[in-house]
Amino acid sequence: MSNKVQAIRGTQDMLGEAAERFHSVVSAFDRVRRLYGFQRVEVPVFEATSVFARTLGETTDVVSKEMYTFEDRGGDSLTLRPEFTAGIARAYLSEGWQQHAPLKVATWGPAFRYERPQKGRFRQFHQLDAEIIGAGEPASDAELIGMGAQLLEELGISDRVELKLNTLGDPATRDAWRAALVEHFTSHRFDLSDESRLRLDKNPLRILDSKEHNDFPIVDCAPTVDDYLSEDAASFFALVTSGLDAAGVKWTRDARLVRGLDYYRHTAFEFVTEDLGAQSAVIAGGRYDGLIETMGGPLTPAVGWAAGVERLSMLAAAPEPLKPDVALVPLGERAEAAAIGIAATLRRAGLACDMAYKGNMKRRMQKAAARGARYAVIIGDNELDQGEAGLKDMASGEQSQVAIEALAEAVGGK
RNA sequence: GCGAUCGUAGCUCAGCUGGUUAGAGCAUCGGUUUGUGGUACCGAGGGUCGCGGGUUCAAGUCCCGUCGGUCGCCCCA
Repeated sequence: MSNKVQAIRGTQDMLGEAAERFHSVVSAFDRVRRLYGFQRVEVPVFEATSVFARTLGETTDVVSKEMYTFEDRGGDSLTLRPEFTAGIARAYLSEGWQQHAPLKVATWGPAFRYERPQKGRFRQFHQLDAEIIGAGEPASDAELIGMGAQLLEELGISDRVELKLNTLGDPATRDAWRAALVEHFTSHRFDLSDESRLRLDKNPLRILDSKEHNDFPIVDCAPTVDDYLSEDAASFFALVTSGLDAAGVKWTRDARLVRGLDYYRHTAFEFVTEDLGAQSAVIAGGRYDGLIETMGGPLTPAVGWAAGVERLSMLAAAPEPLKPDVALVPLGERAEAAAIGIAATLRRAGLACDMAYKGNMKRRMQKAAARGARYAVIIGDNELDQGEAGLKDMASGEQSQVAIEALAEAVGGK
């Protein structure tokens, strides 16, 4: 085992049901994204390191210890994307996509983070991503979140996932709230857990979702964002929630929900589940009006979310396995040659058709049954001479002779 | 980066307190049936017991290290 080739830690190989499950999530996303008028975009898997370092915030864990960064042969520092938003924002600027604003775009693909793998967490994982760039209206927040909700519905997992919603307010709100939190937690500094004391310097907002029981009383009496919400920020949030209500999207307020990344403003939300071990978020996002400006662009309002494909596919039901309409069972070399042509004809008629490469009749019949074929088409010398084939219904066991030209029609092809 | 736990055939696992040629089910291949599957029966192939070192007359079994999986902390999709 040990001297065999093996996959890189935190990567996955998928076959059969796992792969089908994965892909059913992606195709559901592609369906829903069209319903909401999000156009598909493609962006590179890697970018200049600065694209992520600047936008994610130098001090975040993602940047400081989780990025796959390497030098190319020209000596430039490149990084495998740890998420989509920064790359899309970069494209928005460097490709001049401002002319299309407001821009609703969707994409999906692999992302990379150097972390210890565990349930629902991988080094190469896959995200669905949706962004609305250039729209500062709360209606866009509601539409974007609604799309996530519909995706969960289509996957049949809405009852296992809950939408948690919060606002971080506008910059003035956020700054005032943050200052109040720092003051509050500093005054209780010596009662905080070690972890939270570290957060106090690095990321005080994160103390709010501490898991340490000792922190709970301090967190419970911490100032909430509502105490510092400006009039504008409050009415913005009210429009988001009323939009969700109008769309029939259920949500719960979570005043402690914050974002680890620096550029979020106003709306923050997570679709969470309790069925994924230590991981709870399956879709997470928010409004990041400050991001594009920090990349050197104009002030550009934007809102977006990302979803974990693996996490969603672990929750979703397995799709029906692929079953061929027809399995060909040729007997002898002449029949094998003829079967290749028959298979091609059936496939052109839109019928899924499979044929084992070798084996005697029994073996081929077993393969046909194992693949779940609806019909077996049996062709031997006798049949070929008469221009017919044996057509066997695998479920009922009934078998009849059918003219080879009529096969496609007989099994329901076009 | 830290912690816990596991590592025996392709897969899921058994192997008691260390004791002769390491087992089962499933899967694969072949046969019973040289043209009929989803049921049955017979048989075959396949394992340096993750790797390295140590203790012992003797190690799959005990000890140390290492690599890998899983789960958790941090953080996050």
